[in-house]
Amino acid sequence: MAEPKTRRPLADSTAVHDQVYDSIRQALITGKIAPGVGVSLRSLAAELGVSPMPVRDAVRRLVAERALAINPANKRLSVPSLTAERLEQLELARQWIEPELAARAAPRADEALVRKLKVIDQDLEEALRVGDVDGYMVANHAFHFAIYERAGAEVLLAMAGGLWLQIGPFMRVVFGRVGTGSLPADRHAEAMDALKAKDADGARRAIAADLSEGMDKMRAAVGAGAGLTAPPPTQTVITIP
Amino acid sequence: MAEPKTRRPLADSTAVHDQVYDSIRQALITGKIAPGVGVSLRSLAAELGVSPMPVRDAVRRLVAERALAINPANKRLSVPSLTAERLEQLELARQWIEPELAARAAPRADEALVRKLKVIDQDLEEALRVGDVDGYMVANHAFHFAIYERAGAEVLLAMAGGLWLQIGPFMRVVFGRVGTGSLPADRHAEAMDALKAKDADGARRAIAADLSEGMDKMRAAVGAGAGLTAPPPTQTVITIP
DNA sequence: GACCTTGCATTGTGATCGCAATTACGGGCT
DNA sequence: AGCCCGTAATTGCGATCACAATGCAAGGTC
Repeated sequence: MAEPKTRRPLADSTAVHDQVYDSIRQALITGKIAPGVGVSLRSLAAELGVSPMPVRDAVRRLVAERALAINPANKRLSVPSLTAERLEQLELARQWIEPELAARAAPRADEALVRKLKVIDQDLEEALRVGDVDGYMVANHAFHFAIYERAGAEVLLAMAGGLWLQIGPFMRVVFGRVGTGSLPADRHAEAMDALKAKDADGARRAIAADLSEGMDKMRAAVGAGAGLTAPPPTQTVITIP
Repeated sequence: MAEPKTRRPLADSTAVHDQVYDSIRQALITGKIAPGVGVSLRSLAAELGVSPMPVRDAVRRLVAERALAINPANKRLSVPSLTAERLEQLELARQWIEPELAARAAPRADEALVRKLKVIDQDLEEALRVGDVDGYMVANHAFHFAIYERAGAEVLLAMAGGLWLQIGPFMRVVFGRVGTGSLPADRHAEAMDALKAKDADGARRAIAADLSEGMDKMRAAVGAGAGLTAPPPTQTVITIP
């Protein structure tokens, strides 16, 4: 691991710690790392073929974003466990911020955005049909944030990103359990219509309804006692592609 | 710098990068580092008498919390400039999350909390009287978060903390310009009364009003054209006590 | 005098090493 | 067999070094 022969020019290209960040972030959002399990810097580094240093950087970011937790006594880090309290607060925050972003995006929406959303939504429905959980979650994320980015609200956008990062493991639990087929994408169509008409209030309502439906399912799954509080084992190796 | 003779036992005591984080965080909140100016890892490290490594860790956290910005081209980091857009979004987020936290804290408030708040509020008024800007801002922060912590809402509390961190530089501009005497603490008394009565809605209104007044002043100061967009010089050394 | 070029200092990034502490595991004792 | 303790491995943290790239400034050219 970590072959020093080919020195990466870095500079303009993405830094290594950013790639590591994206890898772990993807693994978290798609649920490749189960909540409650412990991870180690060196194991992640070996997994990704880099030195522990950029992994430390990436982990710092993720801890600051509450996507990873660090045991204050052990100083060992793990994926935050899924609790009903966390879910409730994350839901509340999402229900406030994401409709707001959609409403702000509406007057700035153009045809290119709607076209882009339509393509994403087709991918989403395709993933739904074949039962591709990862594909569905990636497409869903892309759909929402294609809208949110259009709001031009940097601060709110960053907050929404942090929320999704924290709620990712919940999503995986839900869709890995209930299956993806039960979540219709009707609200996405509503949202696209509202955006096309530059109807801010309509976009707000559509996103709010979309979130409600998704969160209802999550709450049901969590309430039904999904594998939430896994005992924190150590010495666990996770494969990140 | 960095004398390796006395090896810090660290372990249970706070790690160095945490102390560095707190130092920079304090410097940002109290406005010791002006917005727009550039900072460097090595200068900060020399200032604090540590190696650049823990500074990197602390800076990563702060960048993730949007308290520091990093130029994507330069990769040089600086304090985010104060723009009206940022202020507007931060105000919106604060107006939503902080009254919510206050409302959640109300039913869980006890006499010890009210006593603690009273002490903090006395310090606050003392700072106001003598014109101690730093003391005022520290006390104000302590007052609000003594309440918010009582809400028992970890996720929302962390979001509020991030918001304050981002809005700190704005506060400094306001109070360094307008002076501290013009902001009465009446709303704090209202909030304490509501908490004593476990009146959730009263606490929500009191905090909302308190925020409104403070943000009004900030918006006025920013609109009046405070030194917002400072040109980003390099090679700047900041003294952090 | 203005503009370009060259040189040096500084910066962020990553790798490697050392250290203290915790954890895991195995052998020995009761 | 069950428990306990000692040893080895693993972990996070911090320092130092190396390197590519950028920044600034002095010196040279037209």
